[in-house]
Amino acid sequence: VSLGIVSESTGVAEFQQAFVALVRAFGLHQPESTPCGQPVATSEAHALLELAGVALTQNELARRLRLQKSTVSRLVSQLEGKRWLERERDARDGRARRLRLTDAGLDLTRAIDAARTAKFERLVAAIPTEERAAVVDALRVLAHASQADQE
Amino acid sequence: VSLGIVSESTGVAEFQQAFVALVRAFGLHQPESTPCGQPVATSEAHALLELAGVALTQNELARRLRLQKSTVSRLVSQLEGKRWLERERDARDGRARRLRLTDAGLDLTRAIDAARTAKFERLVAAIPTEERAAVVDALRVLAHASQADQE
DNA sequence: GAAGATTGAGGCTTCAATCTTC
DNA sequence: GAAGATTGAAGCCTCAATCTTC
Repeated sequence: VSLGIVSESTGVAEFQQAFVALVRAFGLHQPESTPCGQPVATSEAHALLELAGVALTQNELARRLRLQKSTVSRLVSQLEGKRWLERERDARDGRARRLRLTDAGLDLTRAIDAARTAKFERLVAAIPTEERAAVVDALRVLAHASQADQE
Repeated sequence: VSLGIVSESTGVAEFQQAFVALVRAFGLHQPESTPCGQPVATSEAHALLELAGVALTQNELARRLRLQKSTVSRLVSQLEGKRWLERERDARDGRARRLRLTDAGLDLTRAIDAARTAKFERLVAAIPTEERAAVVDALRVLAHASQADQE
């Protein structure tokens, strides 16, 4: 699908194609699809997973999820409405709200985690054994490179 | 960030972490951000790039972009409104609309392509030389595996 | 009836402005 | 004033229903 415009010097074109294909193959434009057959939106699932161990503040959650404060605010309101977490005022800093999963929330999180793991297991199974380590390494390298480019 | 819930048998956990980190690092939740400093939304850019060589139908464009027909319909309306493409009735099949870039659309597409290439060049530059081939391979393997899993 | 395309309703996210608390 | 959080406006996407053309 080359335009004949790109300078093909460094193999960048191949990289682009591979990356775009990946994004589309994973359907990374459709954030609403439930990630693994569970009754939650993708961002809800990520939030729950992130809150499983620790009672983060909204700000901290936003940073980890790389979402806007406003998005997280609404997201958390939903989760609270479903009784999956509780919002507590931080004792030391009245501005912050600390997020703590309820028992129901933790149960759901475990189910999501299991489903996600199952999905990734299928995915891993579809990758030739000898290439798996290389793929994981590549993902890490890429994530790091992207991070570096944004600063 | 392990929950202590996951069975760590096959290295799936590492894979999950690496993948999630990648998605977040690239900000793949925010489809509206202009991809490379150009005045177009991400999906608009992808559509233009896809239409650079061929006059696809909307259905075919939707398939390539892995978007819904309805999304593409609205997307194309916008691009038409900006005079970047024209919608023509297909001569052989009156149901289909064939999409053809205007001169302005092609100019813009070239600019987007250049900007995107520049961005990927920076990204590639941030990857150690000896790992680049492995990374591209890994992306391809992953995309293929994801594709296979959805069927 | 089948297939291409369009329209209406609803969800998720961003940006900007605002409120609260330090 | 700075930082955590919230609210309002707008954009992109999906799903479902509908219109048009084969």
